[in-house]
Amino acid sequence: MKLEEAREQFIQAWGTLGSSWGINKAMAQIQAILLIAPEPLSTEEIMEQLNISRGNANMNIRALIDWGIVHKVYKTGERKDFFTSEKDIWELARRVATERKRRELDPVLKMLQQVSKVDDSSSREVKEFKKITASIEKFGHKAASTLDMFAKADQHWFFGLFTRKKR
Amino acid sequence: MKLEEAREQFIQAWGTLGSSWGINKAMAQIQAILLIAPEPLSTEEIMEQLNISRGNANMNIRALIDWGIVHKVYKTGERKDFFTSEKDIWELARRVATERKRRELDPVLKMLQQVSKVDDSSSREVKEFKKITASIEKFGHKAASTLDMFAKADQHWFFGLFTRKKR
DNA sequence: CTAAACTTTCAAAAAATATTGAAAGTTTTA
DNA sequence: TAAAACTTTCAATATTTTTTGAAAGTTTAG
Repeated sequence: MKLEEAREQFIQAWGTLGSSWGINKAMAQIQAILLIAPEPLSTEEIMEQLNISRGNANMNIRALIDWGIVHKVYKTGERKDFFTSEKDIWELARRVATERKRRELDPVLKMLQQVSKVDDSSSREVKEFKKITASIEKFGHKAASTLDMFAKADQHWFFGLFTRKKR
Repeated sequence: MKLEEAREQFIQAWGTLGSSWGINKAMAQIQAILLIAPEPLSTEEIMEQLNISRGNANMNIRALIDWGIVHKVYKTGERKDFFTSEKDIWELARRVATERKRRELDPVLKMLQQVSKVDDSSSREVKEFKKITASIEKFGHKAASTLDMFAKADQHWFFGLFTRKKR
């Protein structure tokens, strides 16, 4: 297989994966090309490689920087900005997990906390509502601490947990 | 807080959470109302509670059934179909995790396997490509077995792993 | 069998999301 | 300081995704 073909497959698949996880396809694809680029790329190079406009490139690069997984690099003698991706996959996963927890899980936990104050009543509706939301809240907190653990953990320790014997 | 208000908050938040994870908002909201419903609901009841059309309700209910997290229930003496959600949150999470692994992670692992056959070369481009894709593949396999473990594990054992001391 | 009750499908419309490109803004060089 | 080099913004446009509703399909009761 030629590099060009492999690159294309990788970029496409990464974009599709991103899409199904609610991430803009262009954003995922920019990250893909930065991942496999041996050198930081300029906005022009990104635009050209993905056939996207300057505005699109700019906005999505910024979003990636906000996620903390792409960094601006200054090259001496060059005026334009260059960009590089975090290349350590473990670190990448940690950043994404931490960020998504903060943006998506935490607000839900806050909401569950809120709704637990629903007026007590003997109605089946209220009982069921409380029961379910409480169980989700409990699960959510466990998931949150697992993510916190993941964010701080050493890779080998973390994955090792699952391949060792019970007890 | 009144039940109506709490319900509304819960349904909205569940829909938003779904959206940010690439799941149709209506689909997530249908699941939300089924979760907190003490009894199975009919298509009519779902349409009314969420203000959505019959076609929309029908398609998204089917999608939820395909995910294995909503079930059709037959009520004796009733001609129409009723639906109920899996109420055990741990089981729900397992189903979703298993399904998403199958739909999203597995294809990426397959692609990575494919592109690892890229023609060898001493070019920096090929070297970097191989290095990164190999590291993603390695990580992906570890994530896959962790998910498989999660899918089979007992809840208390699984979460317990993270709260116990290292070593 | 047949008509009522109910479910499914899908083309068209609406809504949401992503993309463009050019103007405005900023920084650097000479 | 002027203008070239580069970046950012955002209204308009294009694309994708979701939703609708009515027609077609299916099942059940009588």
